[in-house]
Amino acid sequence: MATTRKPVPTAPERPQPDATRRSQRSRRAIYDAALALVGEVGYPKTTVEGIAARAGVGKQTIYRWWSSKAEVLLEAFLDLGEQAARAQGQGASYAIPDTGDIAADLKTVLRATVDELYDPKFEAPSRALAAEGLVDEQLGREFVAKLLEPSLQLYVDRLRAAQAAGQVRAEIDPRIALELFVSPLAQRWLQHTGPVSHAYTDTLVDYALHGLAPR
Amino acid sequence: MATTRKPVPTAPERPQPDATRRSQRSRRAIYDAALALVGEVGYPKTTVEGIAARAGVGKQTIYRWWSSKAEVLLEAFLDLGEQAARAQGQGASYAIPDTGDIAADLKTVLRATVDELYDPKFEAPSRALAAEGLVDEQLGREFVAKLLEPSLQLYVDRLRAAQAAGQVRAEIDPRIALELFVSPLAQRWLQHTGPVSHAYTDTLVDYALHGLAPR
Amino acid sequence: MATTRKPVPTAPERPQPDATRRSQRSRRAIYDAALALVGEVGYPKTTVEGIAARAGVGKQTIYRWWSSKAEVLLEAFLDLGEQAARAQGQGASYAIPDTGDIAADLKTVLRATVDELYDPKFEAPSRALAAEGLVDEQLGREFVAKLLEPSLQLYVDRLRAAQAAGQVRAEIDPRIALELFVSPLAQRWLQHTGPVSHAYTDTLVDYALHGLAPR
Amino acid sequence: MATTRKPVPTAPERPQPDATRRSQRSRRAIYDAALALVGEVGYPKTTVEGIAARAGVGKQTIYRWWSSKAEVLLEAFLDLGEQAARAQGQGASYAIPDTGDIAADLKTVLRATVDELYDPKFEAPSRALAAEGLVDEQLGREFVAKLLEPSLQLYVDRLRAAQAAGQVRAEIDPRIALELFVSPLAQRWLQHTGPVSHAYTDTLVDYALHGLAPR
DNA sequence: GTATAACCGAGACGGTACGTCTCGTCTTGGC
DNA sequence: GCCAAGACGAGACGTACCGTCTCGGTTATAC
Repeated sequence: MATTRKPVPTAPERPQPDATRRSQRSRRAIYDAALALVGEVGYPKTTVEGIAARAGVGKQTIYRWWSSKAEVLLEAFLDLGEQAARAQGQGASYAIPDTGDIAADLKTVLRATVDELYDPKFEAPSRALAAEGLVDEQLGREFVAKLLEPSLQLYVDRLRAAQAAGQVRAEIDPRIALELFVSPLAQRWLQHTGPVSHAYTDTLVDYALHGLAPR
Repeated sequence: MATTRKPVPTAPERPQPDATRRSQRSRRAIYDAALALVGEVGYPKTTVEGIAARAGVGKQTIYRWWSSKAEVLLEAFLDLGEQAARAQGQGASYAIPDTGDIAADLKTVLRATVDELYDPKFEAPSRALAAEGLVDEQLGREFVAKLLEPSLQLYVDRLRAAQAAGQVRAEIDPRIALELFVSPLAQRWLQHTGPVSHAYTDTLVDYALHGLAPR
Repeated sequence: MATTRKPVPTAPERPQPDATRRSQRSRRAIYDAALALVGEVGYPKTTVEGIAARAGVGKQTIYRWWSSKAEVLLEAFLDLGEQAARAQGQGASYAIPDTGDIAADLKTVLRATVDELYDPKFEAPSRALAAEGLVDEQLGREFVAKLLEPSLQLYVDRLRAAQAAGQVRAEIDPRIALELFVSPLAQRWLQHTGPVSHAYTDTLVDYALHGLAPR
Repeated sequence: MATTRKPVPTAPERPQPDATRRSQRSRRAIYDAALALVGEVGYPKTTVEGIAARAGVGKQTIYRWWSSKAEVLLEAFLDLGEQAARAQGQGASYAIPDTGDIAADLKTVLRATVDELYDPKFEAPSRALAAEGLVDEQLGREFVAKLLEPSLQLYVDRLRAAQAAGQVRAEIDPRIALELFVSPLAQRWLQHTGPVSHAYTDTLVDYALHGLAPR
């Protein structure tokens, strides 16, 4: 959620044409244009035609390499994440800290996530991709596999470490457990079902770790 | 989530024209056409023109009373819920049971919710509305206020009863607590981030009630 | 050739849509734009899109009523002819004179035809239509039927009168005879196979009437 | 009209590149592809890309040696004529016979011309070239100079012989005279303004030689 | 015998126009 | 004045070609 990791090997998705001859200049211009337009006019008013015009590129150059504006945006967004990761230092950039205190570590990373969710560079594209993914299952699965799951895996890892340290019960399934605090945050942000604050995510962590029932 | 309640008083949203002369016949035909088309061809390929044609109605009759296909679908879906509720008996239809055992009651209602989520009559429209709501904030708020919040309020009520019965700690905020099991389910369903089963929701309830940390 | 006659009854060619609701304003604007563009940039660079833009009209309004730019231009040109005819007085406007001297009358009308062929308002569109008609047989037949044949019929009539007056042999087929002077003129003009002058058309009439062989 | 003569010296039209290194294999393949495509799908649907693909040739190889598909087709058609001429024997192949009877000789050659006009190998390309020439004046002049005039010159020669023999009046201009029978045929064929038969061309010759007026 | 220049096949590229589709507005005639 | 019908201006869709521009590869002289 708060992460995108290393140089994901740039999957060769739509490779009918000769990818070695591909213009990297155009590819970057298209990414930039797509992200800029989604930020400026919103996803629905962003058109393939508009992206092409803004990028100074023929429409066919877009259709040659992608099948829809959603695919373009997804790749542009992935690329943005990779760039950000690379800019920030080694690949380990966004990993969840392990200070030995699982509660504190989760609170830290969730607070960072909240901040990122409202970073204007990220908000519009990720909302748009999430929305498109709900209705276009193929895209949705791609979105989940490439963006969501890698981030969630970090929580799985951190929770396993906590289990090893005796801070989380051994019989807990970490893949489900992480949803107790990640999903509520995701829903509030996506659907505006409630305010999203650091206090809120702290509470989520507390509730999730210690449960609702009296001890 | 698993509920839609009473005869929501048919909000008079777009009141320029004279509502008293409105053709109920056309209104119903539009609802039916919208739901049918979303089910058959999917939301993106459902068009206002298509709805009008299928309903045997002029396009203006749609634009006179609604501002977008999303609004039409939202109202059609609300109406569908009302009909279902009315068909099923009294208004209390979908309320959460209170057998005195909060864990059992939550498991029961979440299992029912899972079944409903995959009811073909409901899935396509509610996915579509959720998706549209992510990107169109105004619609999103309407969607949440009219469909989501009423359902969530039932959980709030049930959790408060559990607090009164000493099954949930008193200092817990029920509005946040309910998200521990509702949001993960919502996310798995919406984003296909994992399998959705009765076993899964049972686990969510157990984790949420008793926490992840050892006691 | 030198003529376009009366209010040809405006054939209802492509009548799927409801012609009674048709916007006359748009129709006229399209005619004007088509003729202007063909005159200004030439037929090949005239595009449906350009006509629509110039006419302040949606492209669909063109495609609703015509099947190609050639059809638009043909109708626009026919309309231009009708207007010209109407402006000039009664319907009899362009008929071939009958002074009793067939040679003089033909020379008169062919000289007028030459002048018209090089009238800039007429030249570009009629060249373009003729060219398109060579290759698109359907259009070609329409072009001939609506523009060419009505004009040629005037020659037939005049030649028959000449036969009655004993100035042309009775066994001559007027439909073929007229081609002796009309076709050479048409070919020179269309294909630039030679200079087109009043002297030239006078010569054609003389040759055609008296033949090449010695008497 | 019914003729194409000798090894027209392969005009060095577009001589930027080094013609000595030119691939004759490609040139022939391009000719073949162009003629085949025009025959199969018609001139407007014949594209440079299509010709290149069919010829197994890069597009640049076409653009290197020609400036338009019309130029390609013109050259291909000229080449076809040369080949036909060469196949048929000496260069004199299509010359107009001189039996001493000008009427008979003209009838003979016009009948042959009619047959050739409807030879499927020739019809599509020559129509297309004629059409393109109407609108593209530069091409039109090339078409006339390379294809039409050489044929017409044969008529001039034959008519001069007839004048010497006293079968045609001395003061007749042969270049105009030949149009009396050639142009009507051309127009009927090109514009479908009437049936084209041997009887028709015979009639043309009779009318042209002896005139329409009584003797 | 190698260098070096060119044509060549291939096809990506920035563009333009195509003909279709849908939008949201407007207009007409019937009830 | 609502309604069915649907024409209208607008403009994006995805496709097809345009003519230009690399990119190896293959000749084919010129050193």
